[in-house]
Amino acid sequence: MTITQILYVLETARQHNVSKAAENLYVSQPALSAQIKKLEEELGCELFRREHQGVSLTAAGRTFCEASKSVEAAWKKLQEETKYLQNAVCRQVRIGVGPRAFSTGLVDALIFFFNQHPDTEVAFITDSGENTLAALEKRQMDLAIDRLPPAPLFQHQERFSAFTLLKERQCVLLPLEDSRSGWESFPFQKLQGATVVSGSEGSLDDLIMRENCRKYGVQPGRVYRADNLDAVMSLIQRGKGIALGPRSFARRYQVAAVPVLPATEVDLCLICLRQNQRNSLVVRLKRYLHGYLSANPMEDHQEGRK
Amino acid sequence: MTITQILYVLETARQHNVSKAAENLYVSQPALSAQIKKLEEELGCELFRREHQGVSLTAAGRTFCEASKSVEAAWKKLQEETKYLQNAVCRQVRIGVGPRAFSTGLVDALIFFFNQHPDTEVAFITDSGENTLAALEKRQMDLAIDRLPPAPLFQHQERFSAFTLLKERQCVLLPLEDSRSGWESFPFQKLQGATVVSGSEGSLDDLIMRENCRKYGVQPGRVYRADNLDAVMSLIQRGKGIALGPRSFARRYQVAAVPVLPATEVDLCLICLRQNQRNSLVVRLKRYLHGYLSANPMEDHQEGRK
DNA sequence: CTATATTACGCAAACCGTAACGATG
DNA sequence: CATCGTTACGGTTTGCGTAATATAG
Repeated sequence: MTITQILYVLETARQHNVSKAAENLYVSQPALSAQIKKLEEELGCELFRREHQGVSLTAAGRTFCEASKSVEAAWKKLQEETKYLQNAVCRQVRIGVGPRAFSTGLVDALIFFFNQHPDTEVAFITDSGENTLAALEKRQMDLAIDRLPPAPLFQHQERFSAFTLLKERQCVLLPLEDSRSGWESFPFQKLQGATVVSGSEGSLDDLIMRENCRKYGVQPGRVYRADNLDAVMSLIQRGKGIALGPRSFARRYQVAAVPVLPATEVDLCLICLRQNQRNSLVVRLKRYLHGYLSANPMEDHQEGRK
Repeated sequence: MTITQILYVLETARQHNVSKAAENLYVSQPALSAQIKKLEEELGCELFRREHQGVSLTAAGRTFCEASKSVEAAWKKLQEETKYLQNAVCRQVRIGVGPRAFSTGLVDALIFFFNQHPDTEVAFITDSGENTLAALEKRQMDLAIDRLPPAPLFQHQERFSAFTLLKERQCVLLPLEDSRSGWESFPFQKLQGATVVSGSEGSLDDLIMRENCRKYGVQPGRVYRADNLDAVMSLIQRGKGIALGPRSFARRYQVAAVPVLPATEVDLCLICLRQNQRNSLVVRLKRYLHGYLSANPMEDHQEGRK
């Protein structure tokens, strides 16, 4: 018998419906069924009667629920009380949201989620400085929804927990009227000598651009830098240069996006300190977003999520 | 945060000593340390101050313990209440103890264990009929300490949980004055034409004897059968025949034991229905016996437990 | 055909035990 | 060196999600 099983059974009993309960508990429906079944086997009796429009408690089930309610209450009370002890992800959650969180619509999902958790204060942080991970380590934020740095730049990997929400093809972003915007794909070598717009020196954007150029032996022409994504996109719109970025930026900023070759993908992740990865709010949010993305797939992402 | 962690922390707090608490909780000391550490990381603060003659609660630790006591209480109450729901391993535990449980001294360990659990009624069942597993399935007993049938005879393996306590070399049991009692080992073929004593027809003992004879192409001479181990051993003592059995029978019944060749081992196991394997009493008993055997190794078994 | 629950399977994380290590009196 | 706690490592189990499978309205 575990706490999880108790909470699962009580929620299922309240809903009279396994699927509905699974949704509320942010687990898949078979996972919930499995836990119920396991507990029933341990107890040696059925807790629920399986009916065709849901489930209902048996006599033993009613007895069990009655007896376990006090555990649930004590458990929830403990969770409340230890919130004050915990150093992060408390009543107040600070969430770093990179530009991709907006362009992919994931902030909408966040809003949906927190509407269901009205007692949690939420602060979105869009300016995480150059480094989201550093901000997490410095406890300036509790969670982040952002791109994951590629492996060589991802130091101290073991200190973080990153859960991939979706993958985006890396694209070249161009003015809509640029003739190349009709291309099927954009070989990286064609950036040779091109005017490029990138983030400020040392930013993740910049590092990735440099890394790619080094890897493919490409030497861009002029490089314009800006510390602000709006400014970068604005330059592209005006035809002052081109940049690397996800397709989702194209929709948001009215530019064209052509997938680069060789094909590369960037993970958009829910990131937190490893020590917070089992925090109940984090787990719930993770599962919620996971379910949200299954229900609302985005064209660009489907292909990426195999 | 899990219930296990809460119970671990509370016990550690009561003992001011991780090793002592681990002993009481029937887990290894590093496992307990690991759970404490994990919880501390989740909470983001230390619960214990590590001192050199033990540990003591920090302020946060005291707060946590205070808050979690109600969960512990509710949990224990639920355990009590669901005992009445459970079909096995309740207040009254019925334990099948095969002859090996006596000859190896494991019943002594059982007695030690249940002396520490005075609120649990214990019934030992020595007569499990021919088939311990059937008795478990029929709910005639809750647990058994017995030899495990060899694989081909062990049907419905997935319905049972068997935890190996120790392994015993299979021996040939002879009268003390028999000249062969000085042999280093007893090749199975030498049983050709010998007078053999075995259990009643269809018993596990008998099946195993037959299986071995078939396997090695041996045809014993006369076969005496008895439905009772005392009777079997009595016949051996009087030189009326020889039998297969573990060395531990030799000490108990004043006969000689010579390991058979090819060497075979028999597992002495704690067996229960799979659905009861996570029952807290079963888990505790398992861990206790495991610890007991580590502390009190028996000559014959050491070699067997690699 | 939809809604509901179960079964089958693969994978990642958790948990435990052993053994080796570290620190202190 | 004896006691007490932590780190490192391997093996087993658990828990979850996906996909495929019943079963009734």
